[in-house]
Amino acid sequence: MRGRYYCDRCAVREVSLCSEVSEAAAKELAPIAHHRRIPVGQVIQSDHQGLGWLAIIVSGVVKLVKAQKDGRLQIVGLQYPADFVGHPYATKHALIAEATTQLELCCFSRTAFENIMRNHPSLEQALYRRALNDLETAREWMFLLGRKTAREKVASLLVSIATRITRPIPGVAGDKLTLHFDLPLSRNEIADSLGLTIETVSREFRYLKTAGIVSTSGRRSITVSKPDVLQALAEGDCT
Amino acid sequence: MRGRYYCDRCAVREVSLCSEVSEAAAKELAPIAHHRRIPVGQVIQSDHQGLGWLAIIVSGVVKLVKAQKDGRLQIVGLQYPADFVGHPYATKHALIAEATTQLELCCFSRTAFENIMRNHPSLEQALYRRALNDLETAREWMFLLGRKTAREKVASLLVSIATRITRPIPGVAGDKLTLHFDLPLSRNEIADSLGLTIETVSREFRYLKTAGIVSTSGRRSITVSKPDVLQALAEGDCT
DNA sequence: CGTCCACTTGATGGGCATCAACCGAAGTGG
DNA sequence: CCACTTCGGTTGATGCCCATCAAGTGGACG
Repeated sequence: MRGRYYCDRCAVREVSLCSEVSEAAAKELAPIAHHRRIPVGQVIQSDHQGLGWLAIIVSGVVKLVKAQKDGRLQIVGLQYPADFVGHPYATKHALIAEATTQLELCCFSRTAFENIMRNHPSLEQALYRRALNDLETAREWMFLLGRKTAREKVASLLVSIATRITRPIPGVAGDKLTLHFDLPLSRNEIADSLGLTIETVSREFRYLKTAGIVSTSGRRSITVSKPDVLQALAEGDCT
Repeated sequence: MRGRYYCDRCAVREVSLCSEVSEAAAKELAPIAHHRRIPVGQVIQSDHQGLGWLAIIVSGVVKLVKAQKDGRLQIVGLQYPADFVGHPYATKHALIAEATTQLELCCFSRTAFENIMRNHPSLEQALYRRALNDLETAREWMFLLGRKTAREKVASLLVSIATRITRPIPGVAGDKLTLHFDLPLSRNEIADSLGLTIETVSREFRYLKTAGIVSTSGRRSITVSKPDVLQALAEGDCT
């Protein structure tokens, strides 16, 4: 489950935090990094759990969930490979972080990490920029939740996921023509991301399929055959 | 409209950024601060406008609006006195920032401010913490937009505003018993904050009034006579 | 082959949007 | 000084989108 992390084999080295900090900071981070594998569905941070460490996602997807006592849920963030999980300085988590897929994490002890931060402003700055990005993403999502229809919501989520994790279909020229990827979320998680019910999500998937915009196979695999139309739907061009 | 800013008369000195940075940093910030008055409704940042400076709000309220070409709006943030407006390092604004009330700002030239940041990690850290707070607030709001009913939304907004700008009613003992304040938002702005229409907002106000939870006078002035009930409504205790 | 579970599909209803009329306060101009 | 306009807000009537409730489907797995 745990072990030393070998940066030279790191899959996200060029896009993660590590590529944004000074060489000196990176050299200090490397020896305190630990590799960790997490199974689907495991909660990695909640309330007062998981406060002892911070992590960079190497592979997999993490959902950040806000819950109310009465059982209502809202997913308020999705973190993808190269994203950072956990906040330095935080003394408690207001959110639940849970693995929606199998995960590989590059973990740091919080105290060791914060010590390095103190000596390396470039690390703090990189985290600050990431926080601003997360804020921008959150506000984009607020617009979606407050002002978009169910159809636009589902289309938007698919576009958003696709831009983060799509791999071009082998043998097909041009990345824009057809996209294929595995959904990192269940229908329930999609509903909780969009402020909808699973039934509505299901119906919108049906619409997208009958309209020939996407096709699915199995529960997770999805192919977007008309990315431009999907994009237009996401922005409300009601054609 | 503009002039030197005198920190020793500053109304938010003890709660703003300035109180969170090193003394050395504060001493460098003071001479570059400029005072500025902004009338209601003025846009202070949008797209490529207002990129030249950053500000601390001394008095008044700023709304951050996300807009789509088709005219749909969503308010994605409210900034109150002592809050910071603008992001260092940003090269463009994804949002429109607009004065919902008359404003007093303490403004800094972006370049001068960023220079000071480079030499004072405490300043960068203070901004980072504020960004994390904003992120937390945004995610709280995402739950509201995605999962709360109109009634809960309106109650939540009133609670949120009250906790930021309420002044205890003179002559009444205990702050919890009755709260009084002026709404910094029009009905339209309230609707745009909550992902509702003005009509629905108006109806929910009516409900709150007939239930004896709040009373209003004029368009902006509001008195919360049962803060505990309002709080319960905000969290969905459907009594 | 039976059970389970995630998902789908259908029927119905409610919450909120939409459309429309009205109201009152604050100008505006003759 | 008073009709007229304007504008933000309220109130009412109607309808639609999406939630809710309920039943069905199909793949995975023992």
